[in-house]
Amino acid sequence: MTAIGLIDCNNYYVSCERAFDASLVGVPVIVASNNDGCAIARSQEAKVLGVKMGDPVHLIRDRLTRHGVRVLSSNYTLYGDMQRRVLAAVDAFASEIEIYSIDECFVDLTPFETRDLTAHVNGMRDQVRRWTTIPTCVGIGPTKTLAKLANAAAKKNPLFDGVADLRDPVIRAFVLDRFPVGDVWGIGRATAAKLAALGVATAGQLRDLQMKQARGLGTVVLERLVAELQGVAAAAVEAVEPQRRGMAVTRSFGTPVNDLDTLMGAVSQYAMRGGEKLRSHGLVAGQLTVFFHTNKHRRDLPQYQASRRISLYPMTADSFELIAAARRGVETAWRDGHASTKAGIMLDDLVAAELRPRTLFEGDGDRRERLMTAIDAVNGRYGKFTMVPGSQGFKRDWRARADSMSPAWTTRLAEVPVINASR
DNA sequence: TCTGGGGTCCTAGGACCC
DNA sequence: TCTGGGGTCCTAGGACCC
Repeated sequence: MTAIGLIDCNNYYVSCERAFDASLVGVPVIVASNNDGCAIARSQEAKVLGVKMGDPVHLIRDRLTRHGVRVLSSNYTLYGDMQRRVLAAVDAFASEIEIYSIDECFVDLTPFETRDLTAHVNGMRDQVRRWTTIPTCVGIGPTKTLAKLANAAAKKNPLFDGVADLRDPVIRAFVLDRFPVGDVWGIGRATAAKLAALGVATAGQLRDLQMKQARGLGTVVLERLVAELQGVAAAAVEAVEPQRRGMAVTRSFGTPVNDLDTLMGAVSQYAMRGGEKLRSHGLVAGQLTVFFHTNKHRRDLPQYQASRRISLYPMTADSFELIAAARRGVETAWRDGHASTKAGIMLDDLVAAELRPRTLFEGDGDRRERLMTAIDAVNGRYGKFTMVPGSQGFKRDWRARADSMSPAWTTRLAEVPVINASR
C-alpha cells in the first residue's frame, strides 16, 4: 500500500525567528506581510489571543500593544534558508520529497512501511528539531489529500501527539466524520457554501458524495478530491519540480506613488528582478504583463487600475529588454491624478532558454548574456542592489516598509550570530 | 424558408493554495 | 497613515478553421 506523508512546520515564520532570538520564545509573536501590512504568521500564543490569519496590523494595533505581542517584518531570506535545512534533515527519512510550499513537503514513505511508521516519522521530527529547532507535525495517508487532512488533525487534536496516521480505515472514518468540510484541502469558501446547501458538512459526507454529483457541483477538481478522500490516488508525490508556467514580481508601495517617473522607477526594478528570476531558472519569457492600481480599500478616492501585456519577441530573460517592455506598458496606461499603491510585472510563456525559438535577426545576444551573468554574479556576491539599472531611480521612497526585520542570521557573514565567550 | 458537426486556440475570470 | 506576494488549474466563450 502507498504511504504518503505530509510534513508541516508549526507556525513556520515565527519558529524561524525564534531559532535565533530566545526573547521571542513563550511570548505572543506575529510576522507581518510585506509592507508590515497583515499578520501572516502567528505563534500559538498569538492565535489564542484571537489574531487571525490576514488581519491588517493597523486595525488590531491596540490589541497587539495591550497584550505585548511582538510584531516582526517578514524575513524571507531567513525562511528560505531555514527551509533548506529542514529538507536536509528530512532527506534521510524519505524516498521521494516533493516541496509543496516554504513550510511543507510531501514524502513517499512506502519503502518504510515494514517499520513502525509513527516511530519512523518521530525520528524525522527529532532530526528536524535538532538541526533547526523547528517543531513539525506529520500526517500519513494513502493519498495526498488524506495526508493533508491527517496533518491538520495531528495539529488540532493533542491526542495524536503530532503524528496522525490515517491508513487504518477505522481511524480514518472516525476522523473524517468529525472533520469540517471547509477545512479539507481544496475546499474554499465558494465550494463549502455549495456543499452546505446540500447538507454536506464533514469530510466524511464529502467522501460519500456521488462522483457525478461532485463533478456537477464543482469541476473535475472536486471529482478528484472525492476520489482521494476515498483512498484512490489522483496525484502522486512528484520529486521533480514541474516546469514553471509563469512568474511575477509585485509589491505594494510604502507610500503611494503619484508621478509617472517614480512609477517607472519601481516597475524598472521589478522587471530587473524578474529577469534575475528567469535567469536563475534558466528560462526565457514570451510575454510580460505590467500592472498598477490605486488603493482598493479606499472607496473615497478615485480608483484606477491598468494592465498592459507586451509580447517579447524574441523571447528573452534580458533584464534591459524586460525593463523597456514594462516601461512601454506603463507609459500607455498612465493617467494623471491617481495615486498608485501597488504595481508589478508578470512573465508568461516561459520556455527553457536553450529551447527558445531562434529568430532570423538576432543581434549580439552573447554580449548581453555575459553582461547579465556578470550583474547576477555581482549582486549575488555583494548584495541584491549593488548593481541596479539607473532607470529604477535612486530615491526609491516607494519601497515597502519593513520596520522590524530580523538580521540575515544565516546568509550574511556580517550578521551571523556571535557567541561571546570572553564574558 | 431552410442552415452541420466537428476541431483548435486564445483569453478572461473564478477558485483555490500557502 | 497604515490592508502581502506569490503560484496553479479549470471552464466558458469567442474567433476561426474545414
